Amino acid sequence: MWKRLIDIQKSVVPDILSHMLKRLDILSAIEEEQPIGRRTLSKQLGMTERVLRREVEELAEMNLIKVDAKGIALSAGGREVLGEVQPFLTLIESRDDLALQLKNNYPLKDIFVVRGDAEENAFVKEELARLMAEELTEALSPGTVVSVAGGSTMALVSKFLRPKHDNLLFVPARGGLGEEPAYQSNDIVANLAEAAEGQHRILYAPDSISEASLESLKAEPMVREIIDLNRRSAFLIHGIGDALEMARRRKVDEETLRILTEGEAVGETFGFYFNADGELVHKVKTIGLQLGDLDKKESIFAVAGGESKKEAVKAYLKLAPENTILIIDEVIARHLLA
Amino acid sequence: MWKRLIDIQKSVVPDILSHMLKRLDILSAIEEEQPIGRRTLSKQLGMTERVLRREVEELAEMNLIKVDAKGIALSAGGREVLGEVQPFLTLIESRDDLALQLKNNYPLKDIFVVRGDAEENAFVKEELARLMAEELTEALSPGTVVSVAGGSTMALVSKFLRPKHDNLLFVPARGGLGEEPAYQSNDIVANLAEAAEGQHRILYAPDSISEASLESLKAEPMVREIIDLNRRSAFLIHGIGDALEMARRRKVDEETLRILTEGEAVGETFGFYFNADGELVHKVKTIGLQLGDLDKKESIFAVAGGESKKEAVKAYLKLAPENTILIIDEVIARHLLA
DNA sequence: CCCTGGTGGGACGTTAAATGTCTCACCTTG
DNA sequence: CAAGGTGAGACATTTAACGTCCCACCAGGG
Repeated sequence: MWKRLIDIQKSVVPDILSHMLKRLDILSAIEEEQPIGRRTLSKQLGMTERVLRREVEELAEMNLIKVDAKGIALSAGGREVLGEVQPFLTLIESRDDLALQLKNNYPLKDIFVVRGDAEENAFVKEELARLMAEELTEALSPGTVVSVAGGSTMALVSKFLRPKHDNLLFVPARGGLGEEPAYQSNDIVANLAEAAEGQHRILYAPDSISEASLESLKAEPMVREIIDLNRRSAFLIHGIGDALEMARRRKVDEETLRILTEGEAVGETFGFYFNADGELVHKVKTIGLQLGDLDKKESIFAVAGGESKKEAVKAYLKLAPENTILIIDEVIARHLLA
Repeated sequence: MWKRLIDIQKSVVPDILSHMLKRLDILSAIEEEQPIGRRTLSKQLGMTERVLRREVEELAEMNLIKVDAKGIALSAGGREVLGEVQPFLTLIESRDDLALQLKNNYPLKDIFVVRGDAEENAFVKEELARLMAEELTEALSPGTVVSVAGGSTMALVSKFLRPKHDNLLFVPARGGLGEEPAYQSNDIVANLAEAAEGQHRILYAPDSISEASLESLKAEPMVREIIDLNRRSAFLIHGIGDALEMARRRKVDEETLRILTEGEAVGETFGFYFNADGELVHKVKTIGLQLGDLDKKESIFAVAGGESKKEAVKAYLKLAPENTILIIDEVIARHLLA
């Protein structure tokens, strides 16, 4: 809903939003080294003195800055605005420039970069989920099967999904991974299906079972169906997590933890742990989608945001197939470009 | 929260809103009699042809309108924008012009007019509640006692109230009026107190009891306290309702209904039913604030919105004391000026 | 104590944009 | 087919924006 107002403004008065961003840039430049002079500031921002001067005059008139012999400084109002506007910036402007740079370095199907830090600002995380919902809807057609992995960001996607196609089917990509219920793919597919007015399947597979009973489970018709659906599905949507963080959340046993540590695992996605070179370090013993199935998908939507996941995403890109559509926040994008 | 983005925009790029509203005006003018020519339209909107022409050219460039030999017409995108923007208009622009006109006709302390129709658009009702919360906060000081009446709009006020003063005390203006629980003042004072991090009192008085037990109830210390508090309180906040609608919601008995109908009651506020001349037709037998106490208050915040309440508000203004602060929507404002 | 490098504000000619006004060819509708 | 309304073009004029100076001022350091 928030996004809607901004979209309307974008379509009715597009230039003014950019004007707003320009002024906010000026304000934050002032904030950094106040008091600062007009000329020094203009050079720093790459605009001519006269043009900046006009902006400064107007900003002063609205009491966002105060300008005296010492130079230009933020007023109380200016500080307040600058502090409060941050969450909204995410919604107003995505970092398409960063996305473009990334596309030159990584041969992926598409890349989206959301402004901000998903761990600092809840809006950013929601925007990541919103974008995934939007792009997924774009790609879907009636009757499509979508494999769905778990995770905290994935759990938000259903909030932004709308029914636009008939007979969609959401299936959990893999069995239980020890995650807490709300972030389990079983829960998430149910919510997605409700939001999209589609169908879903549940995969009843306990967290950790013996090799033997795993095999017998695979023979069950209901389980078979899900394995088949995952093999056939046109899309996969999933998040990317930090390896040790995920291991902690899933309360893995000592032995596994040792494997992860010794294997220098940095990232995890739907049960697969990998190191900085994108090599598999460990996989959770459960049923469902395998890494080898990824190439056959039409698109794979991968989402991640926040400082703590930057190494994970960098490593993930070493194993990501070319049909991947990557949705990340600014923090991660910068790290990938560094 | 919605309001916050708009407030920021107002302070950073004040023109954005006026320009946006101007273009929306143009769009809705087009919608009314499309296809329409530039010159005809310019006369209708009171702007010169050239100025309108510029706007039209830009609107066409963004595909909000399509312009051909037949004239100017809305495009699909234009219709969509116009349909979706309506809820936001309420937040962007209050009808201060109408408020000003009203102030000339009614000798009240202050009047606020929110754009739109509270019965058509939920945002309008929320904005009414938000305004009341804002204006009340403005007026409060530490330790203030506030009398609170019930109602559906009043129930929303707590959503927008923030703790800004210490030791506030919210008391129910009158006893139970037969309203459903969520709209009872007992419930509302509790929510308000929680939102403002203040105290509240509950008034345990059954809906309809005999005259005798009412008298004995008044002697109870806890009840006494509330009667005293209501007499002493600096502020009263309440809604205004349509008489028969309120009677229906409260499931009053046949006898009362007869009194209301024969007395031609049109409005109701905290248990008092009045006719079009502002004369008392009936009052609910319960404990608490009396009409005579109103003059002593510092301010009385009265809120109402929606077509069905317009007669009630008009009548209410005949009995409203001069320390009333009226918060209404556009529909009611227009009716008061008609 | 004065000099230097920064500050804001004033000024002004130049350039670009916005505006008011009129004309023309065209289409539609009665 | 004629009349009235349509968009588009044109152009002189006004208005705003701009680039580029200069000036008085002030603070800090030699």
